[in-house]
Amino acid sequence: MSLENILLGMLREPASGYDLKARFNEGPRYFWPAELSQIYPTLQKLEKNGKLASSIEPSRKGPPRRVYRRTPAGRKQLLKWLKSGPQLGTERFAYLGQLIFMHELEDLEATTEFILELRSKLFSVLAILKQAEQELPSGDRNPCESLADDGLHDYLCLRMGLHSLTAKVAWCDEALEQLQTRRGLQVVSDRTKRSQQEETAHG
Amino acid sequence: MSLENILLGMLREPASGYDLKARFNEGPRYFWPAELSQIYPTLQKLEKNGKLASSIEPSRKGPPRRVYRRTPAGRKQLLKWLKSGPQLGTERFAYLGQLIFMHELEDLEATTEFILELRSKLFSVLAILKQAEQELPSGDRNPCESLADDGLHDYLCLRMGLHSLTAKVAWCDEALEQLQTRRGLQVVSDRTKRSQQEETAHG
DNA sequence: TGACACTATATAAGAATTGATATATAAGAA
DNA sequence: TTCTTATATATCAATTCTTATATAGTGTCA
Repeated sequence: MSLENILLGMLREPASGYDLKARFNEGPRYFWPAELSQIYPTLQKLEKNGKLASSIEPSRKGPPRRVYRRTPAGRKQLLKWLKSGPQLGTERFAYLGQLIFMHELEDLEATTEFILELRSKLFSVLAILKQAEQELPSGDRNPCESLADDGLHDYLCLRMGLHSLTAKVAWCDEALEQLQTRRGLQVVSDRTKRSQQEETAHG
Repeated sequence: MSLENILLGMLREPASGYDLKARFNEGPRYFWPAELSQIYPTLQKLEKNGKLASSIEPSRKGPPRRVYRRTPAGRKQLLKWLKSGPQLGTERFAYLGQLIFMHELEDLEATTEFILELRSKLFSVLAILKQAEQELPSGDRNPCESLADDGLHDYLCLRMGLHSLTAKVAWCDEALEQLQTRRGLQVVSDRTKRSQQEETAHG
C-alpha cells in the first residue's frame, strides 16, 4: 500500500517508471526502497484501478516511454493516506537483530568490528544528507525568507534524517567506548584466570 | 532471511512458536515485526532444512506444544549471518513518505497535527524503553561491575533505541517550531493578500 | 565494425509478509 | 452449565517484495 501511495505522491508531474526509479534514488529510497521490477507492476495495478492514466511518448534515446499521470481518483487516494495519521510499525533494522544475538560469537572484538563497520556506513549516508542540506537554497532553511514554498516538507524529512543518523553515529561511539572498557576488563579477567590456573598447576 | 536468523537467535533455549511470539513482543518487534502466521511456516521451513528439530510436549493449558530446538546446522547458519557484516537498507518509514507529500494538502495545520501525533507515539515507545533501562540490574549499565555477561548486547540495542527515539522526538519539536513560524507568516501573508484584494476591489 | 554503456520496458519465479480464519484444550467466572 | 479468556497450533488467500532475466533502441569510443 505504501509504495502505491508514494508513487502517487511522486506523480505530481507525469513520469515513466524509469523516471520514477531515478527520482526514488534521490530521496525516497532513504525511507522506502523499491526496485524497478516492483515499480512497473504497481503502476500497472494503479492504472487498472483508475488511479493513474498512461500514454506512450516517443523517446529521444531508447524505446518509447509509457508516461503515467494521476487521475482525480489517484489524488483522492493519496490525500486519504496523508490524512490517515502517521503510520508506524513498518520499521525494520536487520542490523539490530544481528547485534542482539552477537553474544553467540563470544568475542567482543567481533562486536567492535561490527559496530565500526556500521558506523562507517551510517556516516557515509549522513555525509550525503549534510551535503544535500548545504545545497538547498538558503531561503528553504530560513523560515522567514521563503513562505508557501513546497520545499518545506522535503526539508523536514531531510532534517529527520540528519537528527536520526547523528544520534545513531553517537550511539556507535558510545557503544565502542563501552566495548573498549569491557574488553580491557576481559583481558585482565583472562589473565587472572590464567594466573589462577598457573597457580593451581604450580600448587 | 532475517526472520529465519532472528528465530534461530531466539532459540538459544528450546521454545514453541507461541513462546517465540510472546518473546518477540518484548524486544525484537521494535526492530523486526512478525506475526504468528509468519513464525509458524518459518519454523517449519527451518526444520525441513535441518536447522531446527522439533518435539511434541504436553501443555499445562491448551493443546500439546511443538517445541523447537536449534541443530548444529542452525547454529552454523546463525553464526554465518552474524559474521556477514551489518545489513543496512531494510529500513522503511511509511510516515516519512506521508510527510514528504503532505504539501498536497496545502494546509500547514494538517502537517502540525500529523507531527504532534507522531511525537506522541514516538514518546510512548521512548517511555517504554526508558522503563526497561531502569529495570536493568545496575551492573548491566556499569561496564566495570558485570563482565562476561550476555546482557551487554541487549543493552547496546536498548541504548540504540533510546538514542534514536530521543533524536526523533527532538526533531518533532524542531519541526513544530518551524511550522509555528511559517504558519504565523502564512496568516500574515493571507491578510496581506486579502487587503490587497480589498484595495483592488475598492480601487 | 564491434563492444559497451545507457535508456527503457517488462515478466517470471519465488520468498516474505499480512490478514483472516479454523481448530482444540483448559481454567475460571457467571 | 455455559461463557469467556488464555493457551496453543495451523492454514489459506492475497499482497508485497526480491532476484534474475529478456528485449530493444541509441550513442560512444576504439
